[in-house]
Parts: sequence; C-alpha cells; structure tokens
Amino acid sequence: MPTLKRPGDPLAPVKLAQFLLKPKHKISSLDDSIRILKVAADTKDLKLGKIIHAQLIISNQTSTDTDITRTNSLISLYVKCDQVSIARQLFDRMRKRNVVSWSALMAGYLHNDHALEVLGLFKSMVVVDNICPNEYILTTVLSSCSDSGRVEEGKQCHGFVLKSGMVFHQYVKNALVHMYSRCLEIEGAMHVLNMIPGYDIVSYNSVVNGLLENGHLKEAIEVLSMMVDDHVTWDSITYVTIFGLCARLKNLRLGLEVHGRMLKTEVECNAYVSSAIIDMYGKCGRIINAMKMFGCFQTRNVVSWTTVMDAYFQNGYFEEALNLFSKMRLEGVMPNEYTFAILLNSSACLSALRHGDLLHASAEKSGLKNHIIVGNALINMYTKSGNIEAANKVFTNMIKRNCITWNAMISGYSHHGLGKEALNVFQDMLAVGECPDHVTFVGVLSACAHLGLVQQGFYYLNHLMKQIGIEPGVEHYTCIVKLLSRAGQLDEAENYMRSVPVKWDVVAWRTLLNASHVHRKYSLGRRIAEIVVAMDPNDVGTYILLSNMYAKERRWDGVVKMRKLMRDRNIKKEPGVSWVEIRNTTHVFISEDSLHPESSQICKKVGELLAMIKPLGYVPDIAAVLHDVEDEQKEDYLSYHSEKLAIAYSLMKTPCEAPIRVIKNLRMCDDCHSAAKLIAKATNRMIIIRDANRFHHFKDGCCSCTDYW
DNA sequence: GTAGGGTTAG
Repeated sequence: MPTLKRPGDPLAPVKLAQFLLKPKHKISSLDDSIRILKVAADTKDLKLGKIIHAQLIISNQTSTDTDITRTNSLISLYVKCDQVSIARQLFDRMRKRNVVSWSALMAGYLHNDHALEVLGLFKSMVVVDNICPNEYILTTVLSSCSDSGRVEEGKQCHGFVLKSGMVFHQYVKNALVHMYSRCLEIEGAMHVLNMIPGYDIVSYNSVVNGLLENGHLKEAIEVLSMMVDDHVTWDSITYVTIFGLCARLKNLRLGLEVHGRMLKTEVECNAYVSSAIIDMYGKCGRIINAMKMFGCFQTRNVVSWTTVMDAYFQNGYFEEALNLFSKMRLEGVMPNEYTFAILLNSSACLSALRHGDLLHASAEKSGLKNHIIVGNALINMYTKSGNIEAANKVFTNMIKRNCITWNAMISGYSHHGLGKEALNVFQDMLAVGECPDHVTFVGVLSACAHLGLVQQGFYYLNHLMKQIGIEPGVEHYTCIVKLLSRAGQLDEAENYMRSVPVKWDVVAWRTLLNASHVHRKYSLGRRIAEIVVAMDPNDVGTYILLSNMYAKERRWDGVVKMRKLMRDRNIKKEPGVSWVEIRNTTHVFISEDSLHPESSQICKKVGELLAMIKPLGYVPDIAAVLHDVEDEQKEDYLSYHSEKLAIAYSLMKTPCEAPIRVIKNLRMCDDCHSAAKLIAKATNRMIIIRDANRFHHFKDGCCSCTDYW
C-alpha cells in the first residue's frame, strides 16, 4: 500500500478512504479491513477507523467467527483512540466473545486510569464466560494491580502464574516484578527477578523505578550497581531513570558522567531521553546546558518544551520561561496541563497579574483548566499576584482538589494576613477528609500566629500533628517562635529557641529579630542580630534593621558603626524598587530617582497626598533616614520611597473603585506603612502591597498585618 | 485482533 498519509494533512484519512473504495482496492477480504483497522489504531487515526467501521456495517457480513475478530479489531481501535465507552458498547453487543475481546477491552480500561474496572472484568471473564486467562490477560491484570495498588489481588495472580507456568513468559514476569516494585515489596520483586535465569532490562528498570518512586534512593543506587556488576546493558529507559535520579540528587557530576557514557553507546535519544537530560541540567542549575540540549534535539514535543520552560523557571528566569510559550505555539505544539502550571508559576513569581489572567483565559480555552495542577497553579498565581478573591473563586469552582490545593489556599490566606479565613479552610479540609501534610501545618500555624491564638497553635503542634503522624520540623517550630513573638511573649520565644533541641536556621533567628524590632525591644534585638549576622554575614536586611533600631534609640554612633561595617564588608543596600501593572504596562519606580517620564507630576502628587494625611496623624519617620542631612530634607527623602511613588501614580491613572496593587522588592519601611494606611483612608481606596515577606491590605486606615511584619 | 518498564507540576 502506498504511503498516503502525510503528517499534518487533515484530508489524509478521506483520501485514503477514497483510494480504498476504488474497485480494485475495495475491502473484500477479512484481512484487508483488519489490517487497515490496525493501521488506524496504531496511528490513532479515529477518522480512518470510523470510515472502515462504516464500511463494515454497510457490507454486513455475518459469520460469527469473522465477526468476533473484526469486532475485536474495532474494540482495539476505539480503545487506542481513547473512546473506551464506544469500545464497551461494541463489547456488550457481541453475541460471542473470545479471550482477545476481553483483553482488548481490559487494556482500554487500564490505559484510561480505570484499573479497578479491569479487575472486575477479570472476575466476570472467569466466572461468567468461563474463559481461561492467557498471558495477555495476566499481563494486563497485573498492571492493573500495580496501578491501583492491589497487592493482594496481585499475589493471587502470582499463584496462578506459577501454577500455569506463565511465570516463564517474559511479559508476565515483567508485569509481576513491576507490580511488586510499585507496591514497594522489593523482596518479592527481587525474588521473581532472580528466579528465572538470565536478566531482563525491563524488570531491572521496574525495580529501580519502584524504589525511586518511593524515595528509596540508596537502594535504587544499589540495584544500579548490581546491574553494572551483572553487565546488564542499559537501555533508553534506564537512562531516563538515571537522569531523573541525578536531577533529584542535583548531582551535576554524576549527570555529566552518565550523559558522557550515553553518548558512547547506541542508545536512541528519543523525546523521553532528551526531556530527562534537559530536566537534569535544569535541576542541577545548568540552564545553559539545558538550553543547548533543547536546541540540538530533533525530537521536541510538548514535554521537552515544558521541561525547558521549567528549567528556566527553576533557575529564576521567569520572563524567559513565559517567552518560550509563544515560540512553542509558533512551532505548532499544543500546551498541556504541566505547561500551564509552569507558566502560571512563572507569572506568579513576577506577580504579573495581567499575564496570569491571560494564561487563565488560555487554559480555559484549551480545556485544561479542570486539571488539578492547573487549578493549584491558578490559586498560587492569584495569591502571589495579590488577588486573593480570584484565588478563592478558582478554589471554590474546582471539581477535584488534592492536599496541595488546600495548602495553596490556606497558605495564600496566611500570607495575606487573613488568619480567620485560613483556619476556616483548614476546618473544611478536615471535614471533607483530606489529610493535611507538613506544608498544611506551616500555613495553619502561621494563621494562628496572625490571630494571636497561642494555645490553639500549641495544640496543633503537640497534639493534632502527632495524631496525624507528622513529625514537626524547624519550619513548624519557627511558626511557634512567630506565634509567641506576635503575642508579645518575646522572652518566652527566646527561651523556646534555647530549649527546643532543633537545628535553628537563620530564618528562625530572623523571626525573633523582627519581633524585637516591632516590639521595640532593642537590646534583645541587637543581641539576636549578632547571631543572625554570624549565620548570614551578607544579609543586607539585618544591617538595615539594626541601623533602624539604633536610629530609633537615637544612638547615632551605632548607626555610623553599622554603615562602616557594611562598607567594610562591601555590602550594598539594594535600592528599593516597586512596580505596578496599569492596563498592559508595568511601571517601575526606584527610590530616590526620577527616571519615570511623568516624574515631576508624580512627586507633586506624593506631596499632595502627604499633606492630605498629615491632619489624619501622619508624622514622617525621619529617624529612619540614614543620611547626614537636615530634618526637612529627610522628609523629602522619605517621600521619594518607591512604594509612595507607585501608590501616587496608580491613584493618578486608575479609576477610583479599582484596588491598587504594588509589588516591592524589599521589606516595607515603617514610614511608608503608616502613610499607606492613611492614604487608603483619605482616598477611600484598597491598597495591596506585596513586600519581600508578605502582603499588606490597606483599607480604612488599617493594615491586614495589624502593624506586625 | 489483545500484553511489560520511562519525561514535565505543586
């Protein structure tokens, strides 16, 4: 048969059908129709398959035996084209079925994530139709046991496989090894593997993957070295697995070695292998290698595109990740749910609300928005972009949720200082029977800290977590430090840190440092700052905080000392940068500079706003200004802080009912914080600022952080 | 005519 189907030609099936319908090529024999149906099934060409199906109905040849084989071919066609319900209808209408009919349908359910349906069919086949299962059936049934984690049924199959002698059949044996590996019965897997002389790479791959999937990296490496000892030749799947292992370990050296070894062999570098290599380089921080590999691979599909986007994302190149999307579309590659998840996360890291909105619409158009990972990424994007209401809307409308969905919403509310809402979501999570994990409790304990619920926080840590079986980590203990600190119990917080035997990290100490600053416990603060500086000598934030504390005590010697220390250690203060999205443009404001084209109008507006809020109680925090200048000038410096410029510009350019969303690179300063509260009140606007640590919702003269950040 | 191991997310 000549090659008729050119890739990408939508008329190809029609042309082929026309060709087949010409007299001399008319489907006359059984062989012809079955052969073409197989081609249609293998190429997933549903249109072609349906044409043949129609032909068969018209020609209506009814001998039962040929009917069975043809219907089996049709079942296989619909199954491979993901039309299991059509396949089931055909199956149900058959007057007589044979073992192939059953196995074709079972394979369909297996590959469409209905493993349990396969086990049900298996029972009916044996009990109702009294058919003896063959090696095809057992391979499929064992795979279904793997997918659904039904070890008991799998073991029963093992017994039957031993009795029938099918254990010597390679596919059956592999399915058995895979079943034990997936269900983490490694001894069972190794037993079957070693029982039969000679090795099989498929079984070895199953064992290694089973171990890796369950986090047993050490044992996986042991099996790999066993393979080296036994001179088992690695195939492309082994390489995919090992690159995955290197990626997880972030072990570049091993990755390079394996890549080098692969290049010396004849192993085919298909889309799976190339994606695994890109992923390995991306996760090991080698974005340049990842890009190079992506550029030179011929086999690019949606996964390799998505993997390279993820490599950019993982290494902090969010804009580059987003830019790849249009390039991918230009090559005619359709995104999948993973693509959207990564793009939305990139957009989240830029707080690019507008871009995120467009991606949301795009995901909806592609019919992918109902995937859990897309929903989760949407919640993450909206919370990080400052639109918590939109996040909640996505959350409420999700058809299916998992633990990560709940976590995203709980920690989202917590980051926005909405502790009550976070705890409500947590209660709902428990009510629907979703099991919390260690991430959930970080969000929950943070919420307790916001609300000052000391006892409740301790209850969650000491009882609920224990009850669920989650070992608290340093991140949870840090939440307790925050909890005590926020409640003003600073001495208790410090004692807690000194008495709990956990390896406290710099984050924990900085929590206590922040607390000392907020509660104006400056001598404690200076003591803690020493610890923080010792742990992280390059953290600018600590030096600034320490300077601030000295300044508030009017201890200018301390301020001078800090500035000298920063100079000596060559630590430069990152300039404050704020940005806002207005319609399609992002406007960037840098403290104390006048690069914006409308700079003078903006400064004028800031002046007006500050004059407007002075009668409401605004007092410029001139003590915080480090410059050696007169007090009036210090007031000027404060008014050029980037977030004030951004707020003023937004007020000039947006309609009066729209909320103002500002993103800032550093922690907000005290002065801007009190100014923002009063500007929100005076102008009757909602102002949402995302700083380096959290969200601040300013409304009616108050902030959601209750002045604690 | 039916069957086995693999890549991307939070």
